[in-house]
Amino acid sequence: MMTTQMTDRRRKKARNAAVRLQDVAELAGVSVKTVSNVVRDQPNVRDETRKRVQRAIDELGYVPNVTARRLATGRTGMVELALPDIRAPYYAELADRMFDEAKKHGLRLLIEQTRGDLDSERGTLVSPQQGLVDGIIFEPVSMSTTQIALLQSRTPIVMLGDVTPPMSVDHVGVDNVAAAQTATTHLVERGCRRIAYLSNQDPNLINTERQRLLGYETALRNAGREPDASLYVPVTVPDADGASRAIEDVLADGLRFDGLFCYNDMFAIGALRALRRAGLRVPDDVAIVGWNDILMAQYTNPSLTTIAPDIKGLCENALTMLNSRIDGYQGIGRHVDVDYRLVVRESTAHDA
Amino acid sequence: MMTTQMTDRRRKKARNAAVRLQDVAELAGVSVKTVSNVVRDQPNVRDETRKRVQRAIDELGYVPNVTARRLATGRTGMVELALPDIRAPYYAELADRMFDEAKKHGLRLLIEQTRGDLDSERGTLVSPQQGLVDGIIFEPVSMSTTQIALLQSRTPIVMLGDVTPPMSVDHVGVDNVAAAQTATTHLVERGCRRIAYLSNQDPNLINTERQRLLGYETALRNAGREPDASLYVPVTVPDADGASRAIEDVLADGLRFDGLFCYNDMFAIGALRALRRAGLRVPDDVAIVGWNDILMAQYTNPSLTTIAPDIKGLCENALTMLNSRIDGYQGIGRHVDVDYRLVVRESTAHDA
DNA sequence: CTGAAAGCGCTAACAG
DNA sequence: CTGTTAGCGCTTTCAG
Repeated sequence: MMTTQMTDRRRKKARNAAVRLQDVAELAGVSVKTVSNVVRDQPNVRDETRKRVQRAIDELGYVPNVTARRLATGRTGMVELALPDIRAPYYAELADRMFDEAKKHGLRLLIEQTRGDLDSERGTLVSPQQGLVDGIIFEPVSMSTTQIALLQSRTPIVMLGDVTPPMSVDHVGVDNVAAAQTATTHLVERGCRRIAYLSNQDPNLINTERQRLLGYETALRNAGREPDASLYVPVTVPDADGASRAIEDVLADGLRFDGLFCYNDMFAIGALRALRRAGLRVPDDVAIVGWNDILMAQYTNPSLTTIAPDIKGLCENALTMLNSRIDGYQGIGRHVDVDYRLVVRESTAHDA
Repeated sequence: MMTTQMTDRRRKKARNAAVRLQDVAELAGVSVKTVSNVVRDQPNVRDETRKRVQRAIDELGYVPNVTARRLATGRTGMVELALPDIRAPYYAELADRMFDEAKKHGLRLLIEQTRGDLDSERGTLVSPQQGLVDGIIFEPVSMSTTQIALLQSRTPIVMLGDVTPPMSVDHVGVDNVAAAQTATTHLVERGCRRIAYLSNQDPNLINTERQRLLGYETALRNAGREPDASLYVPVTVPDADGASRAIEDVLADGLRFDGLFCYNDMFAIGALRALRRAGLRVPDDVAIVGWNDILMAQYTNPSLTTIAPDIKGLCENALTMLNSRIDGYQGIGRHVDVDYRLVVRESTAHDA
């Protein structure tokens, strides 16, 4: 009998087949249940038994089969982070933090790129392959919270960034109005007279966008100035290149400004290039403020003054909220604003 | 009888429980097997039956349970991309391409950050949680191919970048020697007299490193110059900041050079900052060549001349090779070199 | 404290 | 062309 078992295990090893809970149980002379208890560090196992089982585990090199465990528990232990484009430094840095945070929560993170268009954003939410992940952390670009709330699926969701009314879905972000105000005020105080705002095409579609615009305008009004619509510079393709072109275009059209508040650092980097090509100096001719404080913001020439959201806090909160939903919390949507600060660098330095 | 089934389904819906293959089978009045066949688009189903089943599927909103399928087939449909740090633009861009390529192969990509240290690189390979992924694409930084070959686990692996002898494991990369030679020769032809090489600390540890150094030296020799060890500038912490500091240090020590070949674009970006702070102009005082052609290389000031590897080709080859291993291919290690080209930008422009 | 047995939802022979 | 049945490897009552 014993011989037969040994042979079985040998054959397995030869075939390179995985060692199962049962193989360990047989070697240790206990039931599967006991081995399972040992593996999962559950109580109710005599110390001596535990040791014996552990030896068997080591000898056989047993590793639990995640898939089987999932089928039995109904949990995948994976959460999805849906973001537009991992190549955008901010998202890469966000993902990096989220990886760490997920690990702390005993979860594995799956990145899904939405490309920022409506259809694939919807697709991500509508069919999160049945049971592939336990929950989703979602950074929307094109979808409004309202739309998202409508197609609430079985899978728990936490939203990043946005903060608009239908509060049925959890989300965590920064106070966009306040931060945009801080950024703009910084330009005002630095002495900029004409402050342009470089941002996405249609502020009515995206809520985040609308809020930052509001902050920008509020700051101007507080300084006793009336916002000037001609100073609103829309970017068609939301990357550095699109921003660069947008600035080139308005400069060619004769627009003049000495301060520029950018929707994000990549826009700022694009603007930097366009201004340089136009022979304008930063910060002497135009002072610039970005948003996100991506790593690269320290390496641009000149380095970039920017709004730095507390990404770590963002991730911690998102994962904590998501976890509670996964654990069955059914309450109404919760909303958290994390800190931010203004990091001042060369792009808004005072004239030497 | 029929009534009981309906009730069951209703109850399920109420409990928000998932619809199973069997539920569909009952509604359609066929066996599970047939439904399974329809779901997986297998032949051997009469057209009429297929339609009936499809209706049932739609009505119930059935979605296959990936986990159960996995357990039954032994395939997860996921592959892991293990890289040092997703925040490094090159890796983010690589991941982006790999996501697309994986999708084409019907696979889902899981990112794993190794942080580039030996222990966690080993950890990634040694215990790829039993059955989490079908295969691994691995971009090593600290581990040598030899070490990797030794701990070959049950999970198929394809290596990225490196190209060293123990050819038992598949890998795909670029011809580092040739590309480094191209880069260096470009600096020589531009008229640089003293060309420094900014690279990782210990070229003996990392093979890629060694090869690029070889290419650099070969180019110099071909130009009739003897490589000068003092022009080898080692970077301790492998990021832009580390590179920046390394350049600052050697400049402070009085090292002078008019050409700089960098291990990667982030090093080049760090160097750019250090040179700027030292009051040296690029390319007038120092011409620079980077490696990878990250998106940002177009936005630095000045923009960066760099070696652009064919990342798409890299991803395609890696996934194809991995897939064949997953499908059971047992042959010896295969090696593919993908194309590269030199992209010339401002950092090596000729003096105006 | 430990064991036996019944699933989790799907696939894969093997019959028919 | 379709149905039956036995797993995949683990967790989990429920007994003992």
